[in-house]
Amino acid sequence: MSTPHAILIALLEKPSSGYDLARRFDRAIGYFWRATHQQIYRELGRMVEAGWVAVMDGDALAQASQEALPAATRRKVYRVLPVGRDEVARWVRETRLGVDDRNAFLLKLRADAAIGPLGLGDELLRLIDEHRARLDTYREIEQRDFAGHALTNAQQLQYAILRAGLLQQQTWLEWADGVRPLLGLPASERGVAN
Amino acid sequence: MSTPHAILIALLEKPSSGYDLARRFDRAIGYFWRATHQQIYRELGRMVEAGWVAVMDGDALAQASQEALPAATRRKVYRVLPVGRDEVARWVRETRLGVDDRNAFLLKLRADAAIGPLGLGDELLRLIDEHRARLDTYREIEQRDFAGHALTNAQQLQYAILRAGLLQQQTWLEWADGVRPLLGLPASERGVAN
DNA sequence: TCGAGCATGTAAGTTGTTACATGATTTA
DNA sequence: TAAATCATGTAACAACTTACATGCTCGA
Repeated sequence: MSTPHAILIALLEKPSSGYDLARRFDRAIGYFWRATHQQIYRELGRMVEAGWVAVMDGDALAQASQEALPAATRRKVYRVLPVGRDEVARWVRETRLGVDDRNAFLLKLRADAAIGPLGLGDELLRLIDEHRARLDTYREIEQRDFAGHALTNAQQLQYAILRAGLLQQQTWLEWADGVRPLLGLPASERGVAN
Repeated sequence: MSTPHAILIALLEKPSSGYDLARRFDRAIGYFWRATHQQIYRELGRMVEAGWVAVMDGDALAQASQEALPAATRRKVYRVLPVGRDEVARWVRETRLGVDDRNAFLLKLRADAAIGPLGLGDELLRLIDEHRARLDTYREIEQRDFAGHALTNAQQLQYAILRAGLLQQQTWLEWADGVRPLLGLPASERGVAN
């Protein structure tokens, strides 16, 4: 639905190649919006046609930067044109978001309630590990980027985005702790505090 | 991805017509899994072909129940066959879930940080209302279905599903409260406690 | 020189969305 | 009898997923 806009926003923050974008969507951006390289290349193609972004290939890049680059490669760097920037502003203004939260694990719990027990304990433990790992990552980013100095307005917004992730993981882990006994697992050592 | 299984689970809980399912997905089930009537009818058709569910039309229903029904209508009631039940169990066992959380509002915040301000205050207020309304709904369900009496194992699982929703809404509202000043909104009266 | 990672794409199939379409039943 | 709601579908398109496919570059 909003994948092209997710890509535009990523490019506004920093012009990138399709490959770079794919990696960025595997990291920071991917924490709240996922996109595969196939989606990315397809959308980049469409957005070039639509005139939202422009592409600079290896030769153009070599010309643009004074220094001679290490031979023109196939690498294409995309940047957002004014029309694309306007499109982002339009999308932000005009799209009415709803409360949207698909959760397949809750679906599984519901199946367990209906025809269980189905042995969901292992998966709960695996998900706890994953959420804990992500929480740790968020905390590292917090320390690295937002600790101990004054923040600009844009940085405060970025911090708010990170806090959304932090809170979400913490809340999920607390909740999961209460689910453990319902799936036949022992209670965790000293609460979730970790 | 898991829409057919969401439908199977709903049918396991209670055999229903396509229309009934659509309404159930607009209410309780829809709080963590959405499906439109078009998806539902398509999947029901596929699952009948696959032998996962069976359909009883008006005539068959009239025969099955002793009492004479108010004339055979077009209404078709679907129920899960043993094969479908096995398929649910298989899906629960074999599907490895990940941490999945697309959040278009965070995307918008990121756009605001990059090229803002884009006037996101109104949308934040609207979302706060929506989340608050949903929180109220959850609390009503909690009082109605889970208050003041012992719960069976299945009920405890259903309560855990509800608690996931409750916590999610509360956490989101707390977070949103901290975002208000960043979007030029006044702080809320006495915190989020409501 | 070989393997890992860089870099860009196509193809096919499944899901999800939006719009269109029809007719029956119930209630005011 | 008209409107609202019940009830079931089709069609077209857009988005997403999975698998396939190719070739370059850089460091060990």
